[in-house]
Amino acid sequence: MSEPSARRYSGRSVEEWKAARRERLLDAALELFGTEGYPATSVERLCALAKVSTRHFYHEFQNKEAVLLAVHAQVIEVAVRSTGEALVATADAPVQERIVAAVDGYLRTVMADLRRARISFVEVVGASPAVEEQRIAFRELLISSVVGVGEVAVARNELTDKDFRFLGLCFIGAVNTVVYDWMLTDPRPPEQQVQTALRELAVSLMLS
Amino acid sequence: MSEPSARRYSGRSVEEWKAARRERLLDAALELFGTEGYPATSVERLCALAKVSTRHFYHEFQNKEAVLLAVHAQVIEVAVRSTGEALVATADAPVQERIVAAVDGYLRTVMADLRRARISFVEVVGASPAVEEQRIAFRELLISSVVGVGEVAVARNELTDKDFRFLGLCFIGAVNTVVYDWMLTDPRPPEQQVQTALRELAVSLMLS
DNA sequence: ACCAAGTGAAAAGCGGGCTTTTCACTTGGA
DNA sequence: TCCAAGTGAAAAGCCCGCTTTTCACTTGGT
Repeated sequence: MSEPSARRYSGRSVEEWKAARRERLLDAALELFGTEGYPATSVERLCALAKVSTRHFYHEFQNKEAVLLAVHAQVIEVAVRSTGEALVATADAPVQERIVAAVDGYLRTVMADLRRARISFVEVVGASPAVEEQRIAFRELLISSVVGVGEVAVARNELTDKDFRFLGLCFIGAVNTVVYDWMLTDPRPPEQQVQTALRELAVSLMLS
Repeated sequence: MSEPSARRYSGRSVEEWKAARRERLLDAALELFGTEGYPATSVERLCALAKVSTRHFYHEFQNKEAVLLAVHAQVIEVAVRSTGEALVATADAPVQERIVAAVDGYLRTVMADLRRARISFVEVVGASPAVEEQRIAFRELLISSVVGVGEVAVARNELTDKDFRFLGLCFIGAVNTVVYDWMLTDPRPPEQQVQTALRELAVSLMLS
């Protein structure tokens, strides 16, 4: 059995070098995919911005698509966490309050960084089967949250039963379109305005 | 001044040959862009399916992007016509009836051919600046219809004033997402079900 | 001092798609 | 009959991006 080499290069272990390169690549990908777009970004530019050689790039990722998947996964992760926390924190609150908390949590993370929004709403759409799969899976996760909130509220007699999956789908579509439209508007209105409008939309959809 | 040559080849004039090639190319583009996707379709395959030589392809279109723009314009045209007609036909009817007519008109055209739906909702998203511009312009046209219907109804005291532009944006986003989701569902539910649900959504959004 | 492992930079291979050009053939007016 | 214009098929040029490999250098354990 060979010991893991404890050798260090310029003070960092091999694993630390690897991790640092990976992080720089993900940062660069967020920047380039999020501003110029996935197809418009070449591996070469990605590596140049990340200060990583193409050799190391292919040690770290199987190909360019894998980077998009990884960046998208990062974006998703933040969103899932913030909405999940909002729902847990309001588990015993009235529906309306839970909806507002969840929508606010989601919108804050996605609107805080326009690059994330662009990746979520534009770049991953139809990019490739694998990316599409991840995008749909994430959407389904969000929808299941909506359904969950709805069913709990129905059980509590807070609202009548409906097709919550459909409503979730509609709301997600509305969010995508509205937020992307907001991004492109010049001058960009205050984000709070968009958040308020979408919050009210969510409430009125659920209470219909 | 030179006369336009009246020469005919195999019974067709030069212009007829040109027009026929163009139409075959647009048909092939609808098929390939609508099933395999725009990036996945090469000019070569396009020409092969259309039975047009690449030489003639570049006589007819400046490049591949121009074909996407043209196909998208065709798709748009049908949608604009059917919704416009629905609104004109119901100009004096109560709002709710106008909304239902417009939504039905739009959905029928877009859901009748899955290839059109895919091009409208997936392929043109972020494809290129020119395509994006055309897509946004069309969306703005639809939104102005929504705003128009809303303002007329307000003037008639049928409903209270609201941010109809925002509601239109939300509804379009919902339609995109719901219809694309319906497309991917297997087995695909009856389209009437989707149409009914979206119709009711439109009404409840406008009347809120 | 040695050298295995690691490093960044650069170059070369490779394929594929877009676009232009060439080719041989057909058409039908002059 | 001649030939300008048009036709489809094929090929070649071209570029660019993805991916792999080579290169010379550095690091630090032995």
